[in-house]
Amino acid sequence: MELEAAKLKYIQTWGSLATSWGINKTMAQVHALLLVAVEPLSADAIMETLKISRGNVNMNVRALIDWGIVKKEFVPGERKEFFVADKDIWELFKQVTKERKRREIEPVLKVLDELQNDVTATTEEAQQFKALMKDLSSVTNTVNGILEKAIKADEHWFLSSFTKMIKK
Amino acid sequence: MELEAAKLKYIQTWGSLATSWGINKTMAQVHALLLVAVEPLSADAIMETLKISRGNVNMNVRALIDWGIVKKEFVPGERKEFFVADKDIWELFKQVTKERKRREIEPVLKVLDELQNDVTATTEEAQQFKALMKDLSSVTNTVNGILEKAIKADEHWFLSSFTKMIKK
DNA sequence: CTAAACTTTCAATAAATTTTGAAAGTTTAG
DNA sequence: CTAAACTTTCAAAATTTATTGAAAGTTTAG
Repeated sequence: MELEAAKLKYIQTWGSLATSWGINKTMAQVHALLLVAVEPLSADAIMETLKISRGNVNMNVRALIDWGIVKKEFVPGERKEFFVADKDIWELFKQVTKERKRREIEPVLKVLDELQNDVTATTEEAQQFKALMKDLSSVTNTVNGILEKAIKADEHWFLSSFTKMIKK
Repeated sequence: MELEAAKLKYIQTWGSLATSWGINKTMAQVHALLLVAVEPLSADAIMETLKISRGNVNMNVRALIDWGIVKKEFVPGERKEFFVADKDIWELFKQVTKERKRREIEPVLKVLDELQNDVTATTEEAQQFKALMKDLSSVTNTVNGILEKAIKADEHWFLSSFTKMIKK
């Protein structure tokens, strides 16, 4: 398979995976494109490759920057802005986990705890409900904890073959 | 807070969390409703509580059954079908993880491996691309493995306060 | 300062997804 | 068998989400 075809296929695949995880398809594609790019890309390059509008590029690139997984890069002699994605995939995973946790998990834990505390009734049914909220909260915390431990341990030395290679 | 109000708030919260994880809001709400219900619910009961159409109930209930997290239950003397959600939250998490893995992660791993193998060029750029695919594959596998281990270990005895309570 | 180069915004539009509801299908009681 | 009770299907409608593109905003070179 041609390298360029492979890159395109990767961009496509990543885009469709994204939608089933609640991430905008274009956002995932822009990220994938920056990931496989060997050099920083301008908004124009992204527009052209993905056949999307300037506004769309702008919005999705900012979202990626906001997620902490894409950076602006200054290219000497150019006025335009260029963008790069961090090539360290473990770092990417860590960042995405961290952000999703902050944006999506924590607010839910807060509600679950509130529900547990704010129900004052002591009927059997109320007890059951509170126990259920507690269980949901526990599982969420447990999973959270597992991922956190995985991230903090950071014993992923076996990884980053790509990073290692280009850092040589 | 009233128990009924708390239940409703939980159903709402779960519904909105779901959308940010790529799950249909109504599907999450139906599940949440079945989870907080003390007895099996009929399609009519779900329609009425969530103010949704019969067709919608039918579709979402089947989807939940398909995910393995809701079951049909036969109620003696009734012709209608009734539905229940398993109250064991750890079981729920396991089932959802298993299904998402099967439906979403595995197909992607397959593509990543194909891309690694099908690119025949040996230029520096091709090598980098293949290394990147390998890294993506590794991280995905690592995370997969972490969750799998967590699931299999099943040392979550500290959990299931609710399950324990109702099984007493 | 000012005009060109570039970025951002956002109302309008398009696309994707979800929901409805009525008709068709199925099952069961009698 | 047949009619009532119930479930399923799916095209059309509604809703939600994403995209466009042109106008407004900003920055910089000269």
